[in-house]
Amino acid sequence: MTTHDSYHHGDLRNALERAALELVGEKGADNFSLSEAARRAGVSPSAPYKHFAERDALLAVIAAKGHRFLHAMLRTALAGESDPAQIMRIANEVFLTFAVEQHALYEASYYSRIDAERYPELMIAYKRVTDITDDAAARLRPDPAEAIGLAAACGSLRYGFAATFLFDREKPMGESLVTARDQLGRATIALVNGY
Amino acid sequence: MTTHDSYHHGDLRNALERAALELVGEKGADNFSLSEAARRAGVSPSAPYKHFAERDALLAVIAAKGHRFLHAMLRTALAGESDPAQIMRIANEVFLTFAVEQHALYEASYYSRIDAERYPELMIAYKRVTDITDDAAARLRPDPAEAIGLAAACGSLRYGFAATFLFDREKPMGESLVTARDQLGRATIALVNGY
DNA sequence: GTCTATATGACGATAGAC
DNA sequence: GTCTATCGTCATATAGAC
Repeated sequence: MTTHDSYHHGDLRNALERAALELVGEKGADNFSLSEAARRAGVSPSAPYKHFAERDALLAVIAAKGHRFLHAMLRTALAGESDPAQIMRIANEVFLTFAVEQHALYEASYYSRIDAERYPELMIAYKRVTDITDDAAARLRPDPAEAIGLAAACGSLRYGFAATFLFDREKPMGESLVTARDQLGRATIALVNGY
Repeated sequence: MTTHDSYHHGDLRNALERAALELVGEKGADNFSLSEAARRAGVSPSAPYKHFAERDALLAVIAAKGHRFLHAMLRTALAGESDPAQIMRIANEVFLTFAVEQHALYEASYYSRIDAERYPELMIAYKRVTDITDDAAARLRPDPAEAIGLAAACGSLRYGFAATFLFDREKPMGESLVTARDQLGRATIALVNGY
């Protein structure tokens, strides 16, 4: 309400999350530090400890947010689609889009080496994402062992694609997200059909 | 020759490389520190600077070693094979085997975020590896654009498989390297055939 | 809810003695 | 070729004042 510094009256938690997200996007989840997040939020290094028990707790919040964001993207993109092969293709394409367009969230969700067991909300959010592709795989392959294998293969493919598109200096799939997306979709269909 | 401490007479370079490799295997390439490598080699934190200009220089040496090791594995496994689809399948399987059996080297080669441009030997060693699968893709797809796309897809698949097998706590492909290897081989063939 | 102050401990890198 | 000593920087986390 008043015009004095905003962060000092209940908004710090959000300010820290924003700063942390920015940081993770710039330097990677591994090189994220709570101190620098505090610095960017304009508070002292000890202030965050009123809101987060430890460094990893803040990271876990961001990571869970990422999984929920991806899940929402998936729900939207898959609305009305019932063919499991198409679901798998679209899900993989959405994954790549998420990785590129929400790069900071993606870093937090897929590259922070934190002990997920300690943060149940993180595991739950993650599971809601994987359930979608696991279900599609189960419908494509009645045999449970085969379903798991196919789901793992599709998961590996999208994960590898995202890593290659984002981090490979050779840029083997070019600079265009649209092109890379098509390539991933094509590869996913090839994998599902030939498996 | 004499029985006094060994490292102090020309062996430090090797001792540091061994210690660094061990460290990278335990804590990941990102959390590697030159100081701790020195500690493990039994010397002071400043001693390494006589052999390596900076932290990343040691890391680059290990990473290049990893690429050369993988290249040697590929040469052996591919000896006498001429069918490009089989070359791609075998190369992917060998990549996974390398990632698991030489985990420390793999970490250094594929997870150290160093500026590769600054270490030419690293780029050369890496290129010798990718040439093998790039050539196979070129023989599978005469059209250059398609060859690049297929090579990128196969590269993504093997990279994602290795990451999933090594780091995914869900262990979707089980604990057995042999099983995972077969799954990757199968997926690679499916990808090549259906592309 | 945020502050200052502090304990504790890394790290990268350099200078100069031996 | 390795040492000691040191600088500067950064981090996580706690205690207690305001």
